[in-house]
Amino acid sequence: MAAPPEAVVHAWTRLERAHRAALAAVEDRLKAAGLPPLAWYDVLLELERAGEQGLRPFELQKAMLFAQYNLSRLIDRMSAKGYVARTASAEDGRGQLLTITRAGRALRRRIWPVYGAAIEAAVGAHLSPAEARTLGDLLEKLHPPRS
Amino acid sequence: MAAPPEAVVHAWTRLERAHRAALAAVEDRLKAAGLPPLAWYDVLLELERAGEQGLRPFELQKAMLFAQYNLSRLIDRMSAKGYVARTASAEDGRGQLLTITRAGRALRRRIWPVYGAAIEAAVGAHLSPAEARTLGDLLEKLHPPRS
DNA sequence: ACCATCTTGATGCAAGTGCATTTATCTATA
DNA sequence: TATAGATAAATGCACTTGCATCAAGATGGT
Repeated sequence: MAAPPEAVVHAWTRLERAHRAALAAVEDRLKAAGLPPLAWYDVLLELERAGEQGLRPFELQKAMLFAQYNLSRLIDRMSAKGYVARTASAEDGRGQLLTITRAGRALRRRIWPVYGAAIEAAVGAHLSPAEARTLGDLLEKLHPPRS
Repeated sequence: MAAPPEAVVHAWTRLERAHRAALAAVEDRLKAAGLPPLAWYDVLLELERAGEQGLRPFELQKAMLFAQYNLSRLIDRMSAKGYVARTASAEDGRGQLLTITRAGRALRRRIWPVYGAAIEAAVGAHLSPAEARTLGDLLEKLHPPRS
């Protein structure tokens, strides 16, 4: 049933490998710098972009493609450290609003130099600018923003 | 320090998303079919390719980019189920040789149709043949086979 | 208003992962 | 041939993830 063409299998296996290698390299650098895991950065970035009004957990969940229970506990940890604030949602009695704190913004700024350098080393260093652009565009087709 | 160009950051974030989405979709299908996780397939495939003489755990580790302790325990589980055989290495008193069993080969054959269809759905369906080829080649540059 | 159904978010428990360390064996150099 | 150092693999313990389920609040039809 639907045995995929060889080029597709090749793309998939390379996607796995490239991602695994790059992610491990990035996480290693963060750890070496005494910084929290990547997921923390993603949360901080999304919340910072959301600004004053914050984000509902389920929105963050969709933005990050994170499992509900994982996000719930990630937010536990991050708010315990004071990087994220949970407040009850005004419109929805079930829900909450997550906002980034001052400490959260500071943490994100502290992570970025290390993270950015790691991205450059793991991705940028291997590709020409045109290749990087093409790669990004092709990957975007695999999971289009608004689908 | 070394803030990467925008195209590089874009490629990285898309790599993360595309991989996360595709992987989740593939794992979901395996689970729905009552099959073990993807990593099992990778082990079975590598061992089947290695043939009679098998593979040393550390070789498998490099092939799969899997952490040593994780592989050690993954092999525990797989050999407990009879899909992989562990035997002491003849040349190296510390080491072992892993080989796939008949049941292991059967499992791999049983997984492939589901896995192949999932790859097609997650990757093939979104790309032309030429795009798939280009994507695979670009990803290969991120983690060249023999580096 | 009522009830069935859906959505949001949390949580108990089992399974997997990461970290540090350990044991055993191999290798190289003096 | 000793012996210091490297490599192969396992393991105890803490943390994270996955799974299933739950409780509380929203929603829509009657």
